[in-house]
Amino acid sequence: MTSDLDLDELRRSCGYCAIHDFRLPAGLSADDLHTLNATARDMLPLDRGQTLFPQGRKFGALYVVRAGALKTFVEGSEGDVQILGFHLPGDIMGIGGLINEHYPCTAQTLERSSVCELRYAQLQEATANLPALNHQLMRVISGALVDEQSHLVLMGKQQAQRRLAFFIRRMSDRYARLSRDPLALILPMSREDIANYLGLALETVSRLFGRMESAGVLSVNRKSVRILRRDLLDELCGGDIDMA
Amino acid sequence: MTSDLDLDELRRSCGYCAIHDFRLPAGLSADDLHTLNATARDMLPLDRGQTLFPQGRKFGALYVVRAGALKTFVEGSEGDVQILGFHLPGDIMGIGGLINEHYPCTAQTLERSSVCELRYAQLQEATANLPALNHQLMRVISGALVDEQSHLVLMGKQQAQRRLAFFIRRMSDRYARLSRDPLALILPMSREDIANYLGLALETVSRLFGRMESAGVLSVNRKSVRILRRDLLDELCGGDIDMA
DNA sequence: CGATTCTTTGATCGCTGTCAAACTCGGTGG
DNA sequence: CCACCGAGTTTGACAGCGATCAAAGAATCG
Repeated sequence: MTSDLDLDELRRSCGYCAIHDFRLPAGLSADDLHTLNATARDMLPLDRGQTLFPQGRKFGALYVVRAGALKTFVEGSEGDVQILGFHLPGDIMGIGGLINEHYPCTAQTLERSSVCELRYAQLQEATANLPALNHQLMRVISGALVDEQSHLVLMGKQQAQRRLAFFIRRMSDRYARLSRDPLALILPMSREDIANYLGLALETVSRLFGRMESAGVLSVNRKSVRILRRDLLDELCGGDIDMA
Repeated sequence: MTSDLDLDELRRSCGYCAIHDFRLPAGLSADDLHTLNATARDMLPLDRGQTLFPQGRKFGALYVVRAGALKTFVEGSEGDVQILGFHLPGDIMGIGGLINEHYPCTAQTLERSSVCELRYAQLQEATANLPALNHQLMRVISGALVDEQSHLVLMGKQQAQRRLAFFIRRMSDRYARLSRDPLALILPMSREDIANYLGLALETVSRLFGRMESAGVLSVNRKSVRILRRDLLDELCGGDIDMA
């Protein structure tokens, strides 16, 4: 990445980056963006199934998804896996590594993806001089925490259908923020991944997709999911815990 | 709290505070602690069942448990509840409020408790001058994130017994860090709270306690849980995802 | 001591996990 | 171009775990 990128280009390419966080009025100044940009480093695109960082590796950087999609998961000693999250463009990964110097989870691509690397040493240096950036970073981390809580709410619902409905709605909302069509989802993850994420069996997920299609809520074809009746979807979510 | 508290007293009373985080070599200097102390404000003890801050209230401060125990939970429009965490002395609460200016969850005491209030405005001021404190705060937040992930791993386990076993072991570990007896737990939360936290029915939790007692793993009497066979408990946890 | 809350225990049923097999799609090579 | 293959997905059958309903027992508090 050339260091003298003009600001408009920077805004475009990083428009919905978690750090920039365009949703908020308390954004960063032009100078701030330049400084931040200097710490960021683009990485070569990763093919599907490649590992960005493995659980246990020494912590060194945060990563922001630029394009594509990744999943993060923890792996137990007996090959037991729990998916923690799916990460779309603008999402930040690796925050858990701050606490104990090692990444507590693995990050792996679900499709060909490119990410932006924020070396922590440089980031720390930058934040020391930029209170606004520091505050922003804090908020981004807080946002990651709230996302996790939203995941917990999903898992807490005892009916499988509610979990899946809730999941789809959340994906729809995330798509909307990315200026994608919130009613025509292309899910980058497999049924098995969805099932694991929701704490269900993959057959159950497949069946539920079928059931929701029969009910006229969705139109499902492999990875393509079209929301036909948003109102019915909301209904399936039931007692709605409205997270941020 | 007098502002010229001597340092030893401060260390003692805040010995296992999340901010101080004595576990780490990269601690704060004496001056740093004094500055931090100036931002902290003790609050009157709260009785059992009282709300420290409700979901939706404007964000203003972080809170650290000094004594007692609290739970945090989100509440849906239909009274649907999901408990996010149980907070013991040294734990920090309210971080989720950073992202959107409002607390995303309610914090309520499980027993008579006292907390320490860290006004965010003052904290921000303090961090601007203290890079070490800033780093420390970042790590604390990261730690909260990892804790949430650990909760997710719990909920992902499909067998109820594993969830409860895992929960008990985690409580035991937390007790150990607080220099309490890790084999003689006094659980401050109700069966219903435990069940909700684990995504189970309260009757199931009660039955599982009974089953684990019959198996000779535990000795259970209401809120008092004694771990008789830690090895068997570990066995019940099964495919172990060892989080930090 | 009565009232309330929390916990335990029992009985039943349905959801969902598990095992199993068929099917679709994409890719590879003959 | 087609046959083959493997991964991923769908669908079916079945049983078991755990949710739900119900009621009794234990602890706390006024």
